Parts: sequence; C-alpha cells; structure tokens
Amino acid sequence: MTTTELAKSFEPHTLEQSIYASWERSGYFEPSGIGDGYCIVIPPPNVTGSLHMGHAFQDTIMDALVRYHRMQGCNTLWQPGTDHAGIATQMVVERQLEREGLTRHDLGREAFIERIWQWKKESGGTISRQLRRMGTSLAWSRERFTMDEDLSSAVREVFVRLYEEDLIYRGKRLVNWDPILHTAVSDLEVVSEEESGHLWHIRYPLMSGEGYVVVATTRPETLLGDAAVAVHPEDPRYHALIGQAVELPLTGREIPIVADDYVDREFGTGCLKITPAHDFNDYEVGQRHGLPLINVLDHSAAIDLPTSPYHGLDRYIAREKIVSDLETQGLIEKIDEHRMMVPRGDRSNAVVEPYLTDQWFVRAAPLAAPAIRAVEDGRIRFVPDNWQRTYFEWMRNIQDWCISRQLWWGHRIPAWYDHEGNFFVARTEEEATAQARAHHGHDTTLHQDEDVLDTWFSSALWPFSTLGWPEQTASLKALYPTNVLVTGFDIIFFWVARMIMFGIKFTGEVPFHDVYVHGLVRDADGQKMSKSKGNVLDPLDLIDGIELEELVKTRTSGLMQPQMAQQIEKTTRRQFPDGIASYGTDALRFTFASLATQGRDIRFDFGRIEGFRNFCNKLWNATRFVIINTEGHDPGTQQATDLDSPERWILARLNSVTGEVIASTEQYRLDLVCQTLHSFVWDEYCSWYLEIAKIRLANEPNEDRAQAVRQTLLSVLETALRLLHPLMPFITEALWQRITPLTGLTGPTIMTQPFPATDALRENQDAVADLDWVKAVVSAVRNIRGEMDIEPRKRIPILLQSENSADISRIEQYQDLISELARTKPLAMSTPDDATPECATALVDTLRVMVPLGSLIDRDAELARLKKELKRLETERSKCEGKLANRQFIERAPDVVVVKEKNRLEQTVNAIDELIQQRQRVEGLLG
RNA sequence: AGGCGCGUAGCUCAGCGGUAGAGCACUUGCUCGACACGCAAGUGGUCGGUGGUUCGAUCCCACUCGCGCCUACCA
Repeated sequence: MTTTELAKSFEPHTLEQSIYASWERSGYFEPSGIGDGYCIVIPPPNVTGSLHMGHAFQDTIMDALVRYHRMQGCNTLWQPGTDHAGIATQMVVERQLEREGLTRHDLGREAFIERIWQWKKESGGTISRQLRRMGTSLAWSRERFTMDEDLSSAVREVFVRLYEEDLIYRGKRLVNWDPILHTAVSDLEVVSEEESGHLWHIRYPLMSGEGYVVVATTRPETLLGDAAVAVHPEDPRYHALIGQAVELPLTGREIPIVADDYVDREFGTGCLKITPAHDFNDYEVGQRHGLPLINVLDHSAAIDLPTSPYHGLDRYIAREKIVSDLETQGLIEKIDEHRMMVPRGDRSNAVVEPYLTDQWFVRAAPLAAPAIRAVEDGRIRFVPDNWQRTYFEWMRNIQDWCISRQLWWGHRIPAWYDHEGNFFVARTEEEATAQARAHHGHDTTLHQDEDVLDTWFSSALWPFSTLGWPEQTASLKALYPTNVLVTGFDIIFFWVARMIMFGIKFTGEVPFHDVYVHGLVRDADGQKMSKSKGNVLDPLDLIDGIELEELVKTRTSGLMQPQMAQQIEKTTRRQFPDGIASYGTDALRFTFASLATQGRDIRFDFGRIEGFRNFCNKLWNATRFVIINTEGHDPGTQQATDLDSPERWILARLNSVTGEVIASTEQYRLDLVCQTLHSFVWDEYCSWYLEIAKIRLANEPNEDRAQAVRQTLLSVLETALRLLHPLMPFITEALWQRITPLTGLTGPTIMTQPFPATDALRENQDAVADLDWVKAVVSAVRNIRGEMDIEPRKRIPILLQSENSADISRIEQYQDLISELARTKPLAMSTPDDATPECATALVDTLRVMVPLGSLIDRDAELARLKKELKRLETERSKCEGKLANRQFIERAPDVVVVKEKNRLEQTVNAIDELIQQRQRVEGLLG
C-alpha cells in the first residue's frame, strides 16, 4: 500500500481550500487567450454585502457553465466584481454614525465618503472570500468595482453622450420621494402593498353659498395643496356645477370645479379633489386644466406652509389635526374603512411621497425600441423563453427613468452649474469650465451637481465597462458580446433591460446572447429568505456546518425588528434541532445544480443535499476501489481493442451519458446533468460494473483480459470525473490528481483537461442488450431471494430453461458472471421435458429462471409472490387487449406502435400462462 | 384589472402524446475486503377537477378549483 491511500470516507474540508489556492496561484481562472471566446459577467453583488443562498445558487450555475466551456477549449472569462450599492451602503454607514451620535452632515460630504471607502475596505473582502469557498473560477486579476476610476469614467462618458443626444434631460417632475432617505427613487424601487386605511368624505362648500360637494380622499392632509375639484363631464349629478367654484376648507382658498373623464363616477362620491403637486394622476389632470402646482410638503414629508397652523407637522400628525378641525367645522360627512395600495420604499420601508423636485431622467422609449427588436429578432434569447413576454410587456410601456439620487455615495452627476442656474454637462470639470467660458465670454465659478446616479445606471454598463469600454481593448474585441447572462427574474427590469438598452446604444451590439433566468431560492416552507424573517441560510454554514446555538445567534443578532428574535429562535430550534451538518462545497453545488429546473421557486431541501453528500462519498469510495485494484499493475488507459462485453457495455453507456450531459448543459438543464451523472455513477458504474469487475479480477486467469478490466475501471472513472468536474470541482480535482499517475495521463489539473466527447465507435447495441439481459436475470434471482427471505450470503441452486437459442448462448457466455452476481450454485440448464422439481419461477422474456423450492422456500410466500406478479401482468394484458380490440387503433395508430402492442400482448399472455402453470404446481405441493 | 407560473408517490422535484420516474422518508433482510454517507429486495400515484381534440392524454385545447408571483393611476 502506498502512503497516499485515500481516507476511508470523503472529508471535504481537508482539501477544498488548498485546491482552490493552488488553482488561483496557477492562474487557471484567467482567460487562456486561445480558442473561441466564452464570457460571463457576474451580476455584481453589493461590495459590502455577503453571499446568500441566491448568490450561491447563481454562482454554481455560472461556474458550471464556465468550467464546462473552459474544458471545451474556449478562451473563457468569468468576470468578477462588485457594485457600490448606493442607498444600501450609505444607509449602513449612516447607521454606524448614528451609534456615534453623528449624522453624515456632521462629517461633511468628503469625510463621509472617505468613511464609506473605509467601510468598504473592512467588509469588502467578505463576498470574495465566500465566492472562493464556493469554488468559483472567477478571473480574480480582473476584478472590478463600479466605482473604480475606469468604470466611473465610462459612466461619465455614457452620461455625456446621452445628454448630448437629448436622451438625458433635467426637469422638475413628480418623482417617488423617500422622506426618510431624502432621495428620489425610481418606480422600480417602490413596492406597493395593500394596507388598510380610511376613506374620508369631506364637504367642500360651494362659493355660491348653496350647499357643498363631497369629495372622497384617502389623504386628507393633501387638501392643503388642492388646486381643483374634478367631476366626470357626463355625470348628471354634478353637471350643473362644472365651472363653479368651491371654498377649500381650512384655507379659505377658492378652487374651481373642473370636468375630466379621468374621474370614476362609481368610486366614492364621484367627486375628486385634485392635488397636482402630490399625486401622479392629479398632476396629469392639473396639466390638462392649467392648474397650479401647490407644494405643501418639505423633504421629510412634513407640512411646509409657514403661514399655516399645520406648518412643520409630520404628514400623519397633520392628517389627524386636519381631520379633527374639519370635524369641528362639520365638514366630515363620513369616514369609511378602506383597503388601498400603499407605496413604500424598498430600502427604508417609508411611505413614498410623490414629490416635485428637479431630477435627471433618461428618455427611455428611444433606447427601448432597438432593445425590443434585439429580442424580437432572436439576437437575444431568454431561457426559458416565456420570460421574453415579461420583458416585452415592460419595455413596450416603459417610462422615463429617474436616475438622480440625493445621496453622497455613488457617481456624482457630471453637470456643473453657474450662479445663474445654467448648467454644463461635461466629462470633466475643465470641459465644463470651457463650456461656461464659451457661454459667458468669461470665466465663472461653477459647482458640480450634488446628486449621484442610480446604482443601476453604472450596472447597466457592466458587461462592456468591465471589459475596458470606452477603450477598444483586446478583451472587448475577444469577449464581447458576452455569451450568457445568468440572473433571477426579479431584476429583469432593473438590470437586464437596461444593460440591453445601453449595450446596444454604446457598443452597437447586444451585451449577451442568452439570458438564463433562474428561480429564487426559498426555505423549506417556500418562504423567501430574509434576515428579518430570520430564515436565511448562509451557504458557508451548509459547507462547514454550524452548531444550533451559533445558528440561533447569527439569526437573531442585528435584527431590524428585535422583537422578532424570540419567534425566530423558536422556529430555528424546531427546524434544526441538531444544527446543520457539514456537507462540503461539492455537495452544496450539486444540490443547487439539481434544483436548477425551469420553475420559479426553488425550495431548499436538506434531504437533497444529504443525498448528494453521500454521492460524493460514493464517488470517493469507488475511486478507492479502483486504486486498490489497479495500483501496481500499471494499466494505463490505452484501451485494449479486444474487450469483453461488460467493458463494451459500460463504455457504451458512458458514451451515451456523455452525449446527454453535453446536450443538457448546452440547454442550461443542469438538473438533468445531475440526474444523468448521479444515476450513471451510482446505479451503473458502482452497482453493476464495479461488482462485475470484482468478479472478473478475482477469477480471470488471462492477464491481458484482467488488464482490460483495470483499464476500463480507470478510464470510465477518469471520464466521469471530467464530466462531473463543472458541478463538483473539488472532489473531482482531488480524485483526478490521485488517479492520474495510474492512467499514464499527465496534466497539472482536471480544470484544463478536455471535456469528454462522444465517440460513435463506443456505441455497442449488442453489449448493452447482453448486459441488460444479465442484469435482468440476476435481478430475477435476487427478487426471489429477497421475497423469500433467503439469506443473502447463501448460495442457492438455480435452473434455467429456454427454447430460445439466444438465451442459450447467453447463458453459455455469462453463466459465471450470473452465478457470482446472484450468488448461486453453478447454473443448471434444463429443458421443459425434464422432470423439474417444484420451483419459484421468474421470467426474463423467454427465459425461465427457477429456484427449486426444497427446504429454502416457503410455499405460501411463493404463492403470494406469484399472485402479485400475475396481478401486474393481468392488468397489463387487459390494457393491451383493450387497445387491440379497438379497430380505430389498428387502423390509425402507426404500425410500429401496433406491432409493439401485439408483441407485448403475446409476451404477457405467455408469461401469464407460465405463471399459472407454476402456481398450479406449487399449489399441488402439500403444505 | 391584466399577465405569468405552479398543482405528479408522505416530502422535494423530473417527465409533457404511446407500458408513471428520481432523491429523501418508509418496510424487510444484511458486520460479504470501495463505501452503514453502505448493500440487496420491496411498499407507495384514478399525474387538482370537469369537458373536448385524438386510435390513444399526466402531456394538447377550453372551462374550473386551489396556491403563488409580477405588472397597473381608481381617489
């Protein structure tokens, strides 16, 4: 035995990290520079964030694709990097400051930004460390960050060009305003959910002095900014009032009653107050009727009317006060309970306020048109393809994109203002100064726009900015357009659509050819994983394992809502009473890959990961077996030409499996790849071929033939390792390196070995048919043994009977194999004429497999077994007969199907006859 | 209000026009020299419901019931 004997079981943590380090050190992750380009850009995670299950899942898919193509000989780049996550990161650092009793304004912009860079430096390594633990083959030397200087200059370049083409404009518009974060957010960053509220019916007295109209509103405090009351032009109830005026309560202002068919006559009173500065619809109505925009809120959503008694009150406090004042004046007609959609900021959870401010916008429609075309004409393909509907739906109704954010952390907008309010958009301050000089005829002082760009603006450039754009770099030429974007459906709008628009606009080409849209990882109950729910799993906890107490601690610390801690602790203890076992990276990756189906929800199932950890161990031990049986024999993999059928069979199977793996990978069906490889390795290679090899190596006197078995053991294993490598990189590397010396192959790593290819010469129908038959015969004996409760170790006598010459020659050829696999005494042939003892019988097509009853077998058990088998056959027969009795079937079904059905019936009927006779014989025995 | 997805074995999921599959769980045996993270043999499904197309439907179509998601301006 050698000193490098494998451990008895697979222990992932002993090898993963050193293997990864050696890959990285050797530069295997970097593009080779040879072959067709294959490029994936990683969806950049938040630089200060950490890896969650969704990332881990997505990264598994990308790494599998990348490793596969690298082995296929492509010039492969998986581009790593992170984004600056404007709002999220700024919030985190502001919260840190809060603990010190400071705000960002106390520090000032420069110091605050410095502080964020500091935080990035401290926490920024987390995510790349975690990615490394996942085994990702990212080209780390090319790692990018959206705020790197070159990427920032790409951002400015894009901004300026869009501005120059009038595709970016600045304007005072209603935007979604987050009154806690004090910034505009885009419509995508607003999540509306139904909440309960009230519908207040308020009387607005008519100026004529005769009565009042009643308006219904969910937001009485905005009354202060009303500019009109609107009714439907064809509403007979209010027809006479159109053109009249009402007195706006609490303000004494006079506002008109206008007619607009936006009003829904059925809703509320059919009479609507119009607040153009605080509601998107009212804004439109206001535009149509030339109404003034009356802003009544400040940037924290408190009332901003210095002359009013409500000045300075928060919107909800003001609401209460206004309602009570109205009540005092008898102006509240009624208050109804009301369910309504409430828009909240996805980060702050604050109720978002439509708010009138100066912002920068991207004119989206002209950019969308070519982006729509790219998908329509197939230059970009969604996988699964129904996601293109979602894409089209949004793109065809696209709204202008508000890109300015009132934050400090991000790409500052490259626009400079003079004191007159003119602004100059330029790549640099010098250029802006020059523009200003040209404008004014002399130098003026300028100051840069305070706002930064939406993080998604820079993300939209990611596929080409990371490759060096706007420089025409070699990487850009070789690797752009990238091949596939792997992403979740939740960011199709945020990111995918915008990359397509900007990619086409600035490179003239699509940014990627395929968009592979995967599902979202959920917990075992189907719940979305989130820190606040306390159901997150850290991929590293699955890799390394975690004690229950530790898990409870991480799940309950740092909560936004500390009152949830108890509940979270309880469910955690219930769900993971023993903590989480250590499964290793390969098992985790294989699990993710197996879950990469076409669906939307991916429930993480611990049964799966445990099963795949066992699979790793199986592979490990199969390798041990192969090593033990080949070491010292120098078999090589140079396959002998004259192989016996078990070898021809397993090689043929390997060949089909290779074809299936390639096809499934190309279709992004990694779940099928898993299934195929799992069942090949476990059910065919280990359960059958290894067992056959044991027998042959023990009994084979011919050394050449024994060597052929050893070669086959090795070469099938070696090939299987390469097939598995994209999914399970660590164990396959470890085992491959271990067996390489035995195979005579050389090469420093499995990573850069060629991916297996199919070879028509390996196909072998005859060997496959023969081995299927051998397996069926062995299974028949094992079935009798199992059902009869015969000791597994005990050799039993069996008789074989057949008139079929194929059966007879197969028996001749495989008798030793069958007898060993089924643990029988030497096979005995008999003819139907022979007087046969009473037997337990099973049929393999035309072959009768019989185990003499004797003392071994229980007569009742055999009768029960026969009964069960007969029942199965009889249902089958009646199905067949039913079909064949149908004239339509005979006439219309394809001939092959009809013939098949006839054969099936014949076989079934024969089998039934056989078994009935057998039953009679057994019944004839006296019990 | 529109759009989409899902409903297959106890659980998690494949299959999607010609004999219902996998993993886990379950039952019964096994300290056989690779592996108990294992071996062998089993149990378990009117493929959500109703109708239609078809010689034939888990698969295609229509309707329907449940669950979920995404878009949308009903105050």
